[in-house]
Amino acid sequence: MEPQGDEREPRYPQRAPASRRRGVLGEEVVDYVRELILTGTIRSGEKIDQQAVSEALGVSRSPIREALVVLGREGLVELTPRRGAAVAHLSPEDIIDHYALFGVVSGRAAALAAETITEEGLSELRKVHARFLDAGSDGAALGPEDLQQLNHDFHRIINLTAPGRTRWLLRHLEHSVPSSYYEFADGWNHAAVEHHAAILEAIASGDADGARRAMEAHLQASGEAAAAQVAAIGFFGDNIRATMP
Amino acid sequence: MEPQGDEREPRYPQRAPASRRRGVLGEEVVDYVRELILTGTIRSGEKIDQQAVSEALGVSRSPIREALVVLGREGLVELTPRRGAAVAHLSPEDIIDHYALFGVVSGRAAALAAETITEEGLSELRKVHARFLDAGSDGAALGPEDLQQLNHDFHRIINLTAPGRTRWLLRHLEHSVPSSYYEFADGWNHAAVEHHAAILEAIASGDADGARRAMEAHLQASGEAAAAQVAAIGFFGDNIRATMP
DNA sequence: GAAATGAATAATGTATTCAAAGTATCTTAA
DNA sequence: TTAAGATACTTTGAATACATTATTCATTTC
Repeated sequence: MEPQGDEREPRYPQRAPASRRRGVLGEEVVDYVRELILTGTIRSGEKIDQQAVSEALGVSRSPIREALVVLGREGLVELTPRRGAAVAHLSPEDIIDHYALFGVVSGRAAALAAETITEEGLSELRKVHARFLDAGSDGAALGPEDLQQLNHDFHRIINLTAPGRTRWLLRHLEHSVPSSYYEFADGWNHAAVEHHAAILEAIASGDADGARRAMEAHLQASGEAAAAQVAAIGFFGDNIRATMP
Repeated sequence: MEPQGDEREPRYPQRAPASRRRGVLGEEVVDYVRELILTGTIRSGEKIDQQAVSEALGVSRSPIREALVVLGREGLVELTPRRGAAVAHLSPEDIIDHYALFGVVSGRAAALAAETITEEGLSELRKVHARFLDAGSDGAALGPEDLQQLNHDFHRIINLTAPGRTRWLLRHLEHSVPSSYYEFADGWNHAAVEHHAAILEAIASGDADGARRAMEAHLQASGEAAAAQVAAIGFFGDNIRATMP
């Protein structure tokens, strides 16, 4: 049937050459591999074959290596000196811990927002929150994508008040772990909106410490939800081979 | 005098090939370039010539590129797609902000330590602190290196109680900015030791929130000191050319 | 039959080459 | 003299080539 030559197992889904413009190939590879990991296509501990990825994307190994270095720094990939790259071993506890970190940093941003947010910012924040409430009360025909966008906006408005380095770290924490900011993937989330309400109120009243605590609590809950969600995908590598001798 | 052939300016200090064992060349390059940046040898905004670094270390450009990607992720280097790498523009505010982040994450670790530290850990912590007090009261002939080591130990004992991801982030925050943990570079530091005392006391009495606040205050002060220290080196690129048209 | 040794194979890390984009220099016209 | 454009040079980004280290698999030995 098939020519059984030196064909390589189609381990990784082939992807169109995308943009192919010079200088950003590495970033494209990062996104590609990150998606494979976050969606559970390749499992915890599984080795990542450079040449296979290279063939799947139709680029040479140079950008692949650079991408793996990036993912290594993000903590999604483990690099062993002469043994190559493998998907990092992340436990549910790691996910929860990661969200707790996300929480303390976001908490700092929220505290700063409580002290320094402008009237415009506050009014925008209220506007976003009102749309959440609408979506919950009268079922305003908002899909999960819309809710996620609203959620993202809510946090972004708060984070914009933080200094550059803090925003930088938040950006990295956000997408180096599964399900970041995806609290609304399954539709309207009652608990999350209540958290938002508490955060908004604390910020509006200038209660920095309250805003911090509310934000930390919010992200702690998000972390538990995220851990459960990715466990359902099979992210933690609970495949058959692992339990069979 | 010198052969004026196609010699390149000796822009970067030459360094012996170090270990030359395969697989860790990239890391060595990271350390090399990071040191150039943190010591102010190359200034904020200055371009980094891949070939020059390659020649200075006697390795090819491949590991150099990977190292620059790493430093880009650390925030010490800015990568512009077709224009190469340059030392990141870090302002004093960025340094202070970075330490504040370091503070909230270390604060989380301290809070966890207050709740979960073992008797052994606590006793070790007391031991380290006692040596600090000795060094201050009777001038126990401790050099800056010893003090820095003690300081490092103090924080390490606390951080060991934190979960893996938190330790991972602390590690990265620690050495991606100048003067981390170098509060004792100029000898015994009265304020820092007082901070340590407050942190120790809060942890010993199981006061998680107090430990968190004490640690945050400690690192905030460290950040201001670090910013002043690196400014003195000329880290922020206040060279003559920048002020001359 | 299991463990160990060694060759064959495959994959990684590094070097080198090549093409594309950027930068600088020189020329020419206003 | 200055500004604009063309040309030469430099540097980056990606591809390829090569050397070294892992891994696999067959063979041998206990």
